Amino acid sequence: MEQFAEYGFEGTSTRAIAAAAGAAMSSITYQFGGKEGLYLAAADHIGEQISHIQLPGIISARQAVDRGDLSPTDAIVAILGEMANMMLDERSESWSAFIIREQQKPGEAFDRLFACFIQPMSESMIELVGMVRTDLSGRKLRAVATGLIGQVIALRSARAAMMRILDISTMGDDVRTMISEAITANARAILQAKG
Amino acid sequence: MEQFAEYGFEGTSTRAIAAAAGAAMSSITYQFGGKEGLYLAAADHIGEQISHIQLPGIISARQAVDRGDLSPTDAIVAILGEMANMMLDERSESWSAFIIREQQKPGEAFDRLFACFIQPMSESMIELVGMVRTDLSGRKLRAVATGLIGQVIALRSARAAMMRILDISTMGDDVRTMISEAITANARAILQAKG
DNA sequence: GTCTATACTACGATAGAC
DNA sequence: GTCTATCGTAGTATAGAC
Repeated sequence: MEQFAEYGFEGTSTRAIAAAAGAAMSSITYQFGGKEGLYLAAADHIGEQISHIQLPGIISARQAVDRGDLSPTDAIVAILGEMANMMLDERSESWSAFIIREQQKPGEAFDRLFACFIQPMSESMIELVGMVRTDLSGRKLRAVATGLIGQVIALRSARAAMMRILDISTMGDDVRTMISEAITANARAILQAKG
Repeated sequence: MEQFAEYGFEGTSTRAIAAAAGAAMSSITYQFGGKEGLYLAAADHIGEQISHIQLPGIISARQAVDRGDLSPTDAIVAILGEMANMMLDERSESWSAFIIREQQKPGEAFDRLFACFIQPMSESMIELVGMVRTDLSGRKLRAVATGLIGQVIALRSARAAMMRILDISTMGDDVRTMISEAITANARAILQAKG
C-alpha cells in the first residue's frame, strides 16, 4: 500500500514490495494472483480502514440529528472536522496518495473505494446539508456539498502547495487545529447562506 | 505531457512517448538529456500555459480593485470562477493530473510549477481575501483562502468521485455552469462571514 | 505456503551511420 | 539532428525444491 501510494502502480515493483515485506516475490503471485491482485487488495484494505475510522461517527451523528439532540449544522461541522483531522494526520498519507492517484485514472480499485466509503460518506453529508440549506435541492445541493468536502480533500491533494503557502515545513498540532478551525468556520458560513 | 499525466513518471516509457510523437526514442536523450529532462520540460510547459491563461486576468482584476472599479469580493469571485472554468475544461485534464501526481511526491518539477503560477496566484488571492475578511490575518487568513481555493482544486483531484456523486457521465456546459455557480456562491458566503 | 532459480519481456541509454 | 541497432538492467511471472 505504501509503495503503490508513493510511486504509483507502474512505478512500484513487486521485487521492492517483497523486499520491504521480507518475503519472496513469488508469494505475491501465490497469495494475490499477481501485482494487480495485490493492488486491489491494498485498495480494499484502505477502504476498510477509512470506513472503520469514519463511518461510526457519521452514523451516530446522523442518529443524534434524528433524535433532535444535535443540529444538522453541528453534525456537518463535526463530520468535516473528523475528515479534516484524518487528512491532516500523517497516517493518512499513504491512503490519500493511493486514492488520489487512482482517481486520476479510475479503475476497478476506485469502484471498490467508492462503494466502501466515498458514497456512504458523501450521501450522509448531502442529506445533512439538505436539512440546513432548504433553499437547495438536487444537483445544486450536491454541488454545494461537494464544495464543502472539497476543502478537506484539497488538504491532501494539494498538500505540497498548501504547506508552502502557509510557510510550514512540518505539520504540528497547532497548525492542524488552526487549519481545521478555518475549514469548519468556512463550512458554517456556507451553511448559513441562503440563496 | 499527456503520457506523464496519465501513467505517472515511472509508468511512462520513453518508447511510447517517441512513438506517439512519431520520432525516435534517442531524440529524447539528444534534446532533453533523458527522461527526467523531458519530464521537467513538460512541467515548464504546463506552468507557462497556465500562467498565460490565468495571470493576465488576475493582474487586471487586481488593478481594477486598486482603482476602485471592482470590489475585492467580486474580484475574488471572478478569479475563482476562472479557475473553476479551467478545472472543468477538458483541456486541463493532463495539466491537473500531472500537477496532482507531482504534489504527492514533490520534486524539482513542483518547485518550478510553484514558482511559475501557484505562488503568484495564491498570493494574489490571499491579498484580496485579506481586504474583505479584515477580521483575519497571518496564517489564519491564509488557511481560509486555502479552503476557498481547495474547493476548486477538488474539482480535478477528486473528479472521479464528484462525477459519481453528481450522477453525471459527461461534463456538459450546463453542469459546468451549475458547479461554477455553486462554488462562487460558497465563496461569497465565506467572504461575508465575520469572525 | 514459502523459498531459489530462471524465463521472458520491456525499460532507458548509448553508439554509430547518415 | 534524427535515425537504427544494441547494450545492460529491471520488470513480472513461473517452475520446481523443500
